[in-house]
Amino acid sequence: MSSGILTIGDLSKATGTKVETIRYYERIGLLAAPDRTSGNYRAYGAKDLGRLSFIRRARDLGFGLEQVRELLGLSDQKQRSCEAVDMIARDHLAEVDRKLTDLKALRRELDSIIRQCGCGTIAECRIIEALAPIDPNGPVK
Amino acid sequence: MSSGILTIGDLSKATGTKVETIRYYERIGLLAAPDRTSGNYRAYGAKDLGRLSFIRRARDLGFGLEQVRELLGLSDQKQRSCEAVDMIARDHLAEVDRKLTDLKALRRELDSIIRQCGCGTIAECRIIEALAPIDPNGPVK
DNA sequence: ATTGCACCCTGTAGTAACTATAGGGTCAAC
DNA sequence: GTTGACCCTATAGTTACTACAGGGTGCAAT
Repeated sequence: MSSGILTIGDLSKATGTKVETIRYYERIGLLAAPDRTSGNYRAYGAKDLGRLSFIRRARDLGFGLEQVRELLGLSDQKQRSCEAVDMIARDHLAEVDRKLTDLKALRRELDSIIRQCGCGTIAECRIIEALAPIDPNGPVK
Repeated sequence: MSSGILTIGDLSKATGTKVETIRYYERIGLLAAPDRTSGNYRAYGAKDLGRLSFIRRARDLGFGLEQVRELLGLSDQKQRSCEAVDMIARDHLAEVDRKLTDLKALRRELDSIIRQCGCGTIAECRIIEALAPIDPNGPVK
């Protein structure tokens, strides 16, 4: 490939994004379909690489694809207030915090159950017991 | 419905699992297909409710469906050592810990970026800047 | 020129765990 | 009989990828 032209593999290596994922992003409109070589290979430019880098970074920070799309749209509007960007980021941070809270609660309970496991037979397994329905008529059947 | 027979809606309400999800569990073999009423309604019994409760609790603790399937299989083997159960639970706890670590790192970085946002225009937005590609030729274009 | 291998292409389906919808039947209270 | 809640099957969608299958291209080594 000649100077300035990048293949999909080049972009993949440069950003740590799989080739298939890059094609996926093109399909859903996150990336523009580039010109093609005579061999029908995608011919990307530096701007495409830049845009994919943005997407990769945002994804790594946990932003959903629609949020990434919005951020990309906003990033082109230089004179506009960045209030909307701030909002997207804060909403996302709040969501991350919710997930953290849930996961911590889950971990606490799971850890507690595991610690109680004396590990004899299934009949006396505290883990199974914790999951099994409470039987009002006696031991778990 | 007569005594002892439970509808899918009964199970749904008793376990907080959606009707559609219960049908899904039947389809993938986690729940046995019950007898039907003359009106073709599913006719569940107490054992079915118990099994669904187990599934629900395990799911709430974050176990994947295949892990739930294994746990269910093990729970029937009373005389067997609960070592396998212990293993599944510990593997899962390790996975939860990995997720927690990743999520915490993500949160730290996201929080840091947000705090730097002075919120003027997009051109000077620290969030967008953090996502944008590094331009060796000068300011982000 | 030929070969071999890494890479590229499109199209399609699968992953995990649900969830929603369309269109139609059942049941029980009124 | 009517009505509204519930039930049924079939199919497709959600999110963000990921994995083929089958075939074409490019380039270095021979």
